[in-house]
Amino acid sequence: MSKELTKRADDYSKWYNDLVLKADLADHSAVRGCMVIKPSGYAIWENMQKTLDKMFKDTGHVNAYFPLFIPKSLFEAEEKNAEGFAKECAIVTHYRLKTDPDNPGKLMVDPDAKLEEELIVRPTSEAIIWNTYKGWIQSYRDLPLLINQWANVVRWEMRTRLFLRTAEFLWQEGHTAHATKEEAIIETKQMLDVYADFVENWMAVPVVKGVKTANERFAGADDTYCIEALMQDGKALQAGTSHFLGQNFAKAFDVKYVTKDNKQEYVWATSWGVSTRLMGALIMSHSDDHGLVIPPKLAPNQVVIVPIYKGDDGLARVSVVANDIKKKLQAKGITVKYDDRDSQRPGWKFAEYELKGVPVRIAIGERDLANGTVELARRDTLTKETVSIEGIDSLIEQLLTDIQTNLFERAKQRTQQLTTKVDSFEDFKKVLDEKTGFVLAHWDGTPETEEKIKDETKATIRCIPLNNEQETGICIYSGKPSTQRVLFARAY
RNA sequence: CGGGGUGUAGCGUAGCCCGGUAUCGCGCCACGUUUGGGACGUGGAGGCCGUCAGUUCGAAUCUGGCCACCCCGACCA
Repeated sequence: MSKELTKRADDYSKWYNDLVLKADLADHSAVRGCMVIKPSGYAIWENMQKTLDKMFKDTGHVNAYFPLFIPKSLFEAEEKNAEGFAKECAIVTHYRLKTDPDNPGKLMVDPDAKLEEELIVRPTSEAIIWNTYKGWIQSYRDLPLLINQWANVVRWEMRTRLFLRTAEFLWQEGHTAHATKEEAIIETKQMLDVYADFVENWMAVPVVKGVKTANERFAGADDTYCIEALMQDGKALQAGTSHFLGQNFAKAFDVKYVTKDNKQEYVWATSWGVSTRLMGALIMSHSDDHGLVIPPKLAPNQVVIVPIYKGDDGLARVSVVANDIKKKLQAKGITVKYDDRDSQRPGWKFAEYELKGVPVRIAIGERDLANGTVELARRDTLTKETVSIEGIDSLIEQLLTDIQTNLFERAKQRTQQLTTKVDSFEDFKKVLDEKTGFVLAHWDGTPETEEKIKDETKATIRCIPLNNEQETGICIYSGKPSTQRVLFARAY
């Protein structure tokens, strides 16, 4: 198989696609817009899940599972939510097939098996969950209700891209219910912090935390908080969202609780989610023209050992040392693969593990056996050095930490370098076209202006950063007064 | 969903204008030599040419429908 990757500079989008396919992360499937996540890709997703799941549990949440199907009558209960997702829903209308009398061997939908009520394949689960919560919540003693589910959802997108936008995708969605508005807002922000912590400290992708404008808000939310990351090509990617849902769903599904002083009150809600889109963010943030670069904390294999030898005896001699190193590293909790396959040569393996993004590679040959050394190569910098076997476990433990830090710092510098303040619409357009990246500019706060800027430049307000610096200025588009800069970018 | 492009072995391709069942490279299998950055030799296997229909004695090649993918829009996590 040709492993030639398209260069980022030649065609970034083609590079991304090539990389996903060639690093064996995912593949297109027989279903339009739906991908097959292959073992190499799924292993990274599993590591993400494992880490996030622990973070959710550490903040008091528990997992549950709700149905894939939502009866249409429930789906439409919260009007804004229903309206927002209506255009991209898959709908089940029948429950049976039959053999087609006109086409032997073919099946047809049995017209007699039409459902009384259509079922919507969930694009998000607020409706079915809030309908369920109604039966679970009676008293303030039942609150807060802190539930997460790992699930698949379907959004019938016009145009799809592996991981970034697929018709079916995997995600987690947290759905919580609270007695007070304040508590729900604290929860919303807490989960945003959890996401930011995960994306920055595990994925090594720096993010801007902020709040969405009304235009960009989740359908059915009072406020949508988000984390926005900048990819290598200067386009923004929404990496996670946390919604304060107010009492919208409580009212739509009539979920009330009795307070201590025996009054009926609607509960306050949040929902929050991250999806397999994070895989896209991970890939686009760190990878290079040689292939994938996986941050050590999420790498299914943190270290690979490649033996270099002549003949069976040679392999046996190298293997003694390699297995010893493997054991020492495993004792430190490091995941190690010793690739002693005789079917591929060392050079082939080097290239292969670079393509697959393994953070650290150790090569051991005769020369090393004589000197008590190994060759150590790091994926992030593509540098190699010869080091003593003595104390290699501690050295690699430190190296993995260094790589993790380096990847984050590198991405952070890039993001800072690609963040520009502008004060005129001319500069705004110029920066978007020539420099790309985040653009901080004054905005008059109206949806109309936001919409016009989007129409003319394809840039959207990614968020109003949290703890945003307040400064007086004038809107770059309308010239009206403004109190702060907001974060614009062209986005995925 | 609109505009443009592509579809030939696992991957990348030649052939298509001027109809006669297919070229080359990589990969794959066997054996041997090799092994410190994608090895080499010899032999071999693998294709109803995206799919369905039409024209024709005969279709990868001509015509039409459909499907998938890529690029640009609209929509979106």
